Amino acid sequence: MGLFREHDTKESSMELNDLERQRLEKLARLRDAGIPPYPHRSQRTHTNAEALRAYEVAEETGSAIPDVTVAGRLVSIRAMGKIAFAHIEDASGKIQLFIRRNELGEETFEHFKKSFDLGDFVEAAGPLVRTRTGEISVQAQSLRMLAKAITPLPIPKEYADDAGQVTRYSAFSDVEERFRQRYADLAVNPDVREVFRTRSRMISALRAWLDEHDYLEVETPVLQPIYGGAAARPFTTYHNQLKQELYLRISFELYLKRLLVGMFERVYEIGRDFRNEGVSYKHNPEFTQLELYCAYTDLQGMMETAEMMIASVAERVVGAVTLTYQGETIDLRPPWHRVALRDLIREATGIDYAAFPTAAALRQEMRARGYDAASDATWGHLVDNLLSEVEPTLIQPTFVHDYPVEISPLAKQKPGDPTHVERFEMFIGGMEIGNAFTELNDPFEQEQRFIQQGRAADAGDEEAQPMDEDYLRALKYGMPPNGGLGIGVDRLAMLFTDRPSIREVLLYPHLRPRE
RNA sequence: GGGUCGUUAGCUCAGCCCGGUAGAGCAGGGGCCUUUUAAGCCCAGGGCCGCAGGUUCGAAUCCUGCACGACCCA
Repeated sequence: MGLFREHDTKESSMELNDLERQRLEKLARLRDAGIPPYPHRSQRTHTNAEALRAYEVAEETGSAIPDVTVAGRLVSIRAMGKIAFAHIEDASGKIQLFIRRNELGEETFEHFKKSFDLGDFVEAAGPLVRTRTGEISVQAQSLRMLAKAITPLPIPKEYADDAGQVTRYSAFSDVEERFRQRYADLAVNPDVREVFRTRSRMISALRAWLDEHDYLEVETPVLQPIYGGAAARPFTTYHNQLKQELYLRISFELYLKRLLVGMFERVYEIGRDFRNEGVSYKHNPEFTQLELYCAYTDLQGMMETAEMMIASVAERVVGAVTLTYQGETIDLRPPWHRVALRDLIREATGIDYAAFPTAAALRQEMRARGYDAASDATWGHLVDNLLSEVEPTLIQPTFVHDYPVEISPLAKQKPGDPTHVERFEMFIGGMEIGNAFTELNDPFEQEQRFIQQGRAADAGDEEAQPMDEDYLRALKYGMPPNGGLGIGVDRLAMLFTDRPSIREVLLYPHLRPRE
C-alpha cells in the first residue's frame, strides 16, 4: 500500500481484468463518499450462528428479540427495487440480511446496490426478524463495508430443495486452480474447510491419546548432518556460515530413539518429513509423520498401541469406530487382522519369496509369473514390489508382519530366524498407513546393518541408509528394549475425510511452478 | 520415466470428428421491481481459445514440440 491513498492503486503493478477494474471504481466511489473500503475494526456482537440461536432462544422464552451486529462475506444478493436480500457467511455459517431502503436510508442503500459485490466483507446491524418465508434474518439498520473484494470469488449459486438437499451450480472445481489458489478454494467450498477441520481434530485426538498414555511430545532436528531412519532419498541444503552440507530429515527415528538412551521412556513427535521422491495420490515431497517410541515393549505392544490409538481417535473425531472410505466400510475395532508378509505374498501371488533368496532368482520367478521386476532392483526391493501388488486389497486394517532383514536395517531380528525382523507395516483402505519395529538396540548388530546398507549403496541402492556413528555411540550407552511406530498422518487424514488424494488433505500440496 | 485425457470469458462448460466472423448459464454493467432465496423481466458488454512452431487462401478446430494438471502404468 502506498503512503497516500490516491497512490494506492495508481502505483500498483497489479494487473487487473475488467471485472477487477469495475470493482476498483466501486472502491473509489465509496472512498469519494467518505466510506473507508478497508476500515480497521468490526463491531460484531454475534457470530451468524449465535445470532440465529439468539432469535430462537428469545422466541422459545418469549423474551425480547435482540438487536445484533453480524459480519461476514457477502455470498448472495437478491436486489429488488427498494429492497434487497443478501446472505453473509462467517466461520459459523450464513445468515440472511433483509435490507430495505426505508430502514437503511437512501444513501447507504444506493451504496449497497451500486458498490457492494459478492465476496466483500460487510457488517450489518439491526433487529432479528423472520421474513415472510420464515427465515431468521437481520433487518439491516446499518450496513458497513469491512473489506472490499477486488477479485471476484467464484461463489456458486446454491439451491436447497424441499428435502434440504443442496445443489451447487458452477462450483469452483478446477483441481489445479483450487490448489494454486487454496484461499479461494477454502472461501467458496465449505466442504474443503471441513476437511481441514477434521484433519486438525484428528491430530488433536492423536496428541490427546498420546498425552493420556504418558508419551512426551518432543521436537528433534529437521536439519540433519546425517539422515536416516527410512529408505528414501533426502533433500540437501547448505548452511552458509558453518559451510556445512545438511539434509532435511526423512524421518525422526534415530533422534527419537537416542532419547530412550537418555531415560525418557515414551516419546513422540508429530512433524514434517521430506523425501526427494515422486509425487502421487499418496506421496507429497513433504508430509506429516507421527513417530512414537515406547520402552519395555515390542512389536506386539506396538500393534496394540496402533489399533487402540486409531480406534480411539476415530471415536473422538467421527464418533464411531467405523469409517467409510471410497465406498468401503472400514471397521477399526481392535484387534486388527494380522498376517505374515511371506504368507500374504504367497497367497496373493503364488510366490514364496523365501524360496528365491537371491535377487536374480526372485526376479526370474516374478517375471515368469507376469510381474514387473526391474533389472537393477535389489532382493528387498523386489519383495517390496510384490507387497505393492497386494497393497490395494488391504482395505480392512491389517498388520503385515515379519519383514526380511535386508529391507529393515533398524529392526530386531526374530528369535530363531535371523533372515526376518520383528516389523510390521499397517494397511488401511488399501494404503500403507504405518510402520513399526521391535527396535534394534544391539550396537554391534546395528553397526553390521549399517555396513550392509553401505554395501547396498555401493551397489546402486539410492535409498540405502548411511552409517550414523553418533547413533551407534548412543546405543553403546545402552538403549532399553522398545517398540517404535510411525504413522503417516496425511494418509490417516485421507481415511478420516474420505479423500482419494493426499493433495486434498494438504492445504498447500506441492505443485510445479507455472510459467 | 511411459501412456491416456484435459487446458476456450471471473466461474462451470459447449464448439474441435467434418478448418470459414468464438457461444451458453452464472457472475459483472445499464434499466424495471419494497418479502426474496438458483428471485424475475428488458437491454448492452465481456476472449492471447495454455505457449511456440507447422500445414492451409484461412486454424479454437488438423500436425509437431513445450508447459501445467488429472488418471493409469513404472
